[in-house]
Parts: sequence; C-alpha cells; structure tokens
Amino acid sequence: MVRAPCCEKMGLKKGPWTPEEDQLLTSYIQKHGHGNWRALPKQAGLLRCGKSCRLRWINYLKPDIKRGNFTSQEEETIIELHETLGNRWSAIAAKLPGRTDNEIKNVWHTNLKKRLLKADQSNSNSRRATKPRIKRSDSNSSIITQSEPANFSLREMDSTSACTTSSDFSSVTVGDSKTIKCEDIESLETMPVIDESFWSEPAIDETPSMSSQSMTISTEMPLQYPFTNYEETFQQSHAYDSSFDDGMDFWYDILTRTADSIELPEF
DNA sequence: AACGTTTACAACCGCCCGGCT
DNA sequence: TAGCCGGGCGGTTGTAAACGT
Repeated sequence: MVRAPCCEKMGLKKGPWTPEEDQLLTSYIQKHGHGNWRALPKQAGLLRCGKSCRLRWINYLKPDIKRGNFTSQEEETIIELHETLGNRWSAIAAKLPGRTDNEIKNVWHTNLKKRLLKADQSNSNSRRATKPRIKRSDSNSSIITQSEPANFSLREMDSTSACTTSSDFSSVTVGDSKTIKCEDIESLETMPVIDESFWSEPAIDETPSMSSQSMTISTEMPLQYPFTNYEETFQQSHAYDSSFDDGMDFWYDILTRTADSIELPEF
C-alpha cells in the first residue's frame, strides 16, 4: 500500500512561517482547538498542510512553550535521560516541561553530543597514555584477555550493522542477521586502542541500546541474512603490545579478512 | 571588508502505529 | 481482515546568524 502524501503539494506553502500565518493559526486554535489537523489549515485560511500546522503549533506557537537557552540543569537532565531512553526525544521532552522534542533534539545534536564527545575523547586520551596489553593465551582458544580494560569503543557503524565493545571487550554486533566466519582470526594479533577520532564520521551517537549490545566473536557461526547480531569468539595465544599505529589498520584488517568468508544468499 | 566555515534551529520528510470502517 | 487516515516520532535538511581567516 502506498500512502498518499500528507498534503497536496500543489498550492501549499512551505518554508518559514510568517507572523501573519502564526497569527491565523494561533487565533484559530485558541477559538476552535485542533480537532483535525488535516482540515484545520483550510478552516483557518492557511495555505499549509495540516502536518506543517501541527508542527508549527507544537514546536513554536503553543503558549506553554518555554523559549530561550537551556539551563545547565536541563542539559544534565537531557544527558541523563538520553542515557536511559536513547533518541526517544518525545519521551525526554515529556520530562522537561515547556520543552519540545524538536528543541531537545536540536540541542542534543548541536551542543550536548559534542560536549560528551569531547569529554569522552579526553578520557580516551588519558587512558591511551597507559597502553593496554593484550595477551593471547592459546592459539586455539577463545578469549581475549587484557592486562587492563581496553578503551576502544566500537560503536554504530551504520543503520544495520554495529560493532560495540565495552570496557571489558565482550561483544561485536554486525547488523541483524549475518554471520561471519573468521577462520583466519587467529592471526589477529592485537586489539589496538581506538579513540573517538576513528569514528569521527559520521558523528558518534551512542545509544544505550547500542552500548548494551554484546559483541563476541566466535570461530564458527551460522550464516544468516539479512544482518543479525553475530557472535564470534576468537582467541589470542601470545602476549602482544599493540602493533598498529591506530585502530583503523586493525579493523581494516579484520574486515578485509572476514569479508572473504562472508556468504551471502542469492536473491 | 569579503569570503568561507561552523553553528543553531526551524521546518520538512518518511515511516510507523493505532483507530476506524 | 484489509485498507485508509490522522497523529506522532525521529532523522534530515535548509538557511540565517555567528564566527574565523
């Protein structure tokens, strides 16, 4: 089923609202309320689609909207809520009276995310000064051990695939339903420190759901498609210091090797 | 002063969901 | 039960203002 567009494009205005339009919308809603957004613009004498009217009202014209800069307390609240709720802006907005989801989303993307990223980077750098040692205990067996927690942090890679590691380096997730054989994985020598710059583009957006996903790498895994979480456990048998200058080489190596063993179904 | 870049934010778009018929 | 519709949501874009060179 193809959905009809929310409004007829012909003859309807787009772009910034004029004070006159604001006035029309405000006075109409104050008089009649907004029973039906689709019908509203016609009744109010606006050349806008209902969706546009709704957005304008909710995000800008509603009388109880608190305008102006966010207080530091509000910002802290957003950060805390974002940790637990992720990008559920409307849910976050519900906890901040007078603030709209759009406003919160904007302040997050333009301000708070960068601030957290900077803080994260400075933490990474300080940790990087003490390089983690990664040991391989056994060539055939399974678990990476480190003398101290690795600080690299694989995060969202794209909408369908993600790699995540936590401080104890436990897990990797790639998409929804693809498994990857990494038979050559024993040649992987070390897990270098990856700082935030590795993921500099696009901007890192760590959500709780992502950060909570587990990543393990196992040597045998069923191949499935479309993408799914895959788990792969691999092992290291000798102790190494990081031999790559940065994480890019390391992960490029992993990806090029694992790509050879990815089996995709025919469509 | 002119120009390029970055930032902030309003607005749009497409998708999803629930209610109704 | 399928299709339609309205409302809501999150992601993305457009653009003016601010800032840097």
